[in-house]
Amino acid sequence: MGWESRLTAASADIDLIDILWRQDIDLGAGREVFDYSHRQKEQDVDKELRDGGEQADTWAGEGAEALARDLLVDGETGESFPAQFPANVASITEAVPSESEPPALQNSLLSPLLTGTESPFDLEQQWQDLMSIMEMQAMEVNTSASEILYNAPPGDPLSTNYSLAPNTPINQNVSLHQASLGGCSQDFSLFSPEVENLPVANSSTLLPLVPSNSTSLNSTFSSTNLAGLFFPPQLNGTANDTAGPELPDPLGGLLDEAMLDEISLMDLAIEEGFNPVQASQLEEEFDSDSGLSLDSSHSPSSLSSSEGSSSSSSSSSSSSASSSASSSFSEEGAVGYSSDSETLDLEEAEGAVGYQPEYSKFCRMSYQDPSQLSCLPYLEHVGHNHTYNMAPSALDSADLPPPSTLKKGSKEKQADFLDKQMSRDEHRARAMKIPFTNDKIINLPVEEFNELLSKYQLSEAQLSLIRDIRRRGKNKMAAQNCRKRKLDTILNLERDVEDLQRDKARLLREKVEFLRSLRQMKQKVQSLYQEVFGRLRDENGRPYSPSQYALQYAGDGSVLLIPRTMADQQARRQERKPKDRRK
DNA sequence: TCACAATGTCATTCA
DNA sequence: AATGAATGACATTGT
Repeated sequence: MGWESRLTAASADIDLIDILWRQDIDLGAGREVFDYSHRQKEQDVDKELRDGGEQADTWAGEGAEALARDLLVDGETGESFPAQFPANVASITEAVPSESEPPALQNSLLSPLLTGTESPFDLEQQWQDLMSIMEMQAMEVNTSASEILYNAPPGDPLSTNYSLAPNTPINQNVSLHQASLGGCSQDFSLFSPEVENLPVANSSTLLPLVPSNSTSLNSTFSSTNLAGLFFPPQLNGTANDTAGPELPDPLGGLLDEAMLDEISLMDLAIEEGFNPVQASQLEEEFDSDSGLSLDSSHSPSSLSSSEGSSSSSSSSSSSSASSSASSSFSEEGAVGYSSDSETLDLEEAEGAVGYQPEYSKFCRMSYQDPSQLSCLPYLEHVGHNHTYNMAPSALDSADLPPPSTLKKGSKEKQADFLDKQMSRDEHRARAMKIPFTNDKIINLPVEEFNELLSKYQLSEAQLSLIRDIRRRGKNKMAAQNCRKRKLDTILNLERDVEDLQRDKARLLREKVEFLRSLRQMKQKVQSLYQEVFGRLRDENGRPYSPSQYALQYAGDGSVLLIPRTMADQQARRQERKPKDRRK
């Protein structure tokens, strides 16, 4: 699927690309000529198409029907294209007569696809579409050649009437100025809107277009590799011999190697499905201005964890916070720490916090059930106590009388271990003989907490400690949540960066595809130019020298044949304009 | 012993 | 005003 689908989504201009590609097929240039790697797969199919087209050989022959078929169905995508070529093909073609059958050749002038007399194609429409696309490029590519070619002023209504004065024969519009050549190898001075502003005095020098007697369009294009045709070579004087020196592609600057490399890398990243972060890192080798550097150790795993965290309301460490107790405390009776159903309440209370990302990967504050903990030797080395996070079952087991089967040594060890598990506040509470768990102190709602305090006769020191424990305990959970939030924010930002990099890669790819299409369009314009120019004849029936004359396109849709020198002047003028505008 | 990460604590702000 | 959440800064702890 790839690029083709994107192209079709783009615009009617892109449809035109395929329409013109059809012409390429008929012209003997397979689409793969422009396709590079993307289209090589379709070579065979294209070949078949092309072969079929060449068998037909004469455009006018199986013309209309085969043409309609080709036009309506894209051989590559199966897409259908509207055969929407307005009928007013007339004007320019009338000025380009043919030796054999003048009426038919009017249509055949521009393209084999235009042959059939019943062909609905509108030559002018094609020119118009071509020009509008190329004007887009002209905004980017500022080469003299392209500027000459596209010097329709910005905002020039390319979409407006480009018809070559339907009621006016082209030989009224195509003006042949006195030949006074300047070297103009790169001049592609077709279609300058300024031509229409030429002094009327020049009209005296206009030469009438005379029907050609010589050209064979088939021989001109049948086997030409259009890739080499871009930008008009000097036409060699005869319409039959249109092959000229290849000229530099002004698009080259847009498709420089770095960009293509970057794009291909991103293609790798996205289409081959390898780690987008790796892709982004690769890309950063090109994109040093991004200032972003993602750690490859993140994502996708870290990503998934963050995503899960944002929605889950599960077992955050703080939710499992409960008073830790050791068997040694249970002996203290009232001071004893009991794990009770309150831990459940705590979990609910924690749930109200509304922020329980699964963050254990990053914050190891969530202790497992001590029964499991005993099975995890490495956890036994955890000396410091984060008792708020201890699971209730840990407390249960701690409160239970030690099994009689346990030896005293191991009992002491366990007590020692659990003692170490206590937080400082728990030690303080124990020292101050606080008669309820830190868990309750911290997590009870204010009312219940006050109730609880009122149940006991507590000294001022005890009350103060209890308040501190509550404050610190709450703050501890808040800090944990805060850190979790921070981590989540970071992860989300990383994901956003990846998304944006994906988008960037996609846009770059699309850009390349459009540029490719644009290049094809230019090649086709060049072909059309040569075709038209090669068919022009002066009053003596001789072809015009491409070194002395050039076609220019006027804003009103007319096509003028003017001397090269004039075209050069206008080209220079057009070159200056955009630069001035930039200042 | 040092660096570092994880966690706890304090002070403060804000709702 | 009381309460608690949020958070920056610093302290403590463990590796």
